[in-house]
Amino acid sequence: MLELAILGLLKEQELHGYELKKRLSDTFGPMSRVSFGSLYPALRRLEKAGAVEVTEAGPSAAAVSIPTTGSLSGERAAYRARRAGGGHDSRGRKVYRITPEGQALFEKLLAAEDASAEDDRSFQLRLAFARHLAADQRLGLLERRRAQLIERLARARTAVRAGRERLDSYARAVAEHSTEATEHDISWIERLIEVERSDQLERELKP
Amino acid sequence: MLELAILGLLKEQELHGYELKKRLSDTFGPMSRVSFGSLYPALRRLEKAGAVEVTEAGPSAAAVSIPTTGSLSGERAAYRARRAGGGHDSRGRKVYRITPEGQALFEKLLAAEDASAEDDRSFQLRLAFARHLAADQRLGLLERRRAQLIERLARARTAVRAGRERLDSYARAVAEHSTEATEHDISWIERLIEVERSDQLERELKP
DNA sequence: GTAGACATGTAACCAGTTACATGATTTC
DNA sequence: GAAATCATGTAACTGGTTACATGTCTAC
Repeated sequence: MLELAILGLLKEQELHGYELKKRLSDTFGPMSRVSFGSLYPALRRLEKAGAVEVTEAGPSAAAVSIPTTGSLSGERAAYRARRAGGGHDSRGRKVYRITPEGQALFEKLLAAEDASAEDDRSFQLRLAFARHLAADQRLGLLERRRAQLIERLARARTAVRAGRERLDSYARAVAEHSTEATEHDISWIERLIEVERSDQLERELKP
Repeated sequence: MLELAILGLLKEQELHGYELKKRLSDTFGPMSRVSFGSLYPALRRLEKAGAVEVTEAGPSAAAVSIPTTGSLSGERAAYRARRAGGGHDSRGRKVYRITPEGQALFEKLLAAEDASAEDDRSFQLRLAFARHLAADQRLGLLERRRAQLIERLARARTAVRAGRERLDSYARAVAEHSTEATEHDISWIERLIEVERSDQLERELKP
């Protein structure tokens, strides 16, 4: 999960760990509170696996565009970085870049139809990266999600019905609210499916 | 979390592990997919800690009320169970009962104001057990939750605004949907707070 | 007598967490 | 030169998971 998020961000831009965490925190709901304690080990794992690499050859265009402050001294840091040897720039930063193997891994993680693994968080993350999927994979993702939510709804409704007498008002309120939330989610997914289908139709009509 | 759920259920009724899991699965959304692999070790931990105990002395009224099938042979099983020595009845079931220490632990876990630990799941679970809290603790729980959601909403909105250009339509859809879901949650919480306050007022007026 | 549900348990693993340690850079 | 922030990393732990092993009871 975390690795998918990392690869997805690095796909767009080279980044160092600290910055990566910031993006994760304030862009991705589901990943919004990853800690450094999981981020850095994840980066090492990915590096070991050959999915990402540290940009050695000094600052590329992308790397330069990350100066922490907008200050002029960013220039100086960039010069120093050019000299730096083993993966750390003068500030101790390690800027990561995705490799072709990483691209492949990203696609594999994103497409994995491991329905069991599809908890709420991982679904959100995958959908956020859905533009990297083929149209039919995207539809598949949405439809599997819909099926899952519909099943959840059915079970939740059974529970609400069964618990109408047995549960006190608090437990009932929780059960009812989560039923509603699921219904809401389903209708959202269905809107998205509609959009996908009409996009697909459009593509078919004017090739 | 799991232990809180277990204690909460045992508070109402003696149960054996398998049955406990069924209740968990179809009553509690957040705990709906705990596995036996976590349930049984949790029961052992609780037993070791003295929070629960196996009902040794043969079937009490509560234990008898759990026959798996409604069949008449439940009677026979009950007799056999009376003879069973070390905590297992003839079917191999171990029926657990909460102890006074367990009651205390339950209250501690339920009241824990460890705001950091208050992820969505644990909030739902605590609210479901809220009737075991004092009125002011209940209000505290709800208000902390509200504050948390409001903060989340603020960050989500910032993200949506910041990402309006940067994010593609899928990522944007995810961000917008989760913003909406958070708003929905907040208004739900606020209704619950309203109810709490008016209940409190009522209690003050006619003592 | 066998299929299927009931029932408990263990071992290996997983994806994260917290707390800690270290040090560079910037800003005042 | 002190404080704040940036930046990386490790160790111990947590709260679960899956897969496996084992056995009982019921219904047909």
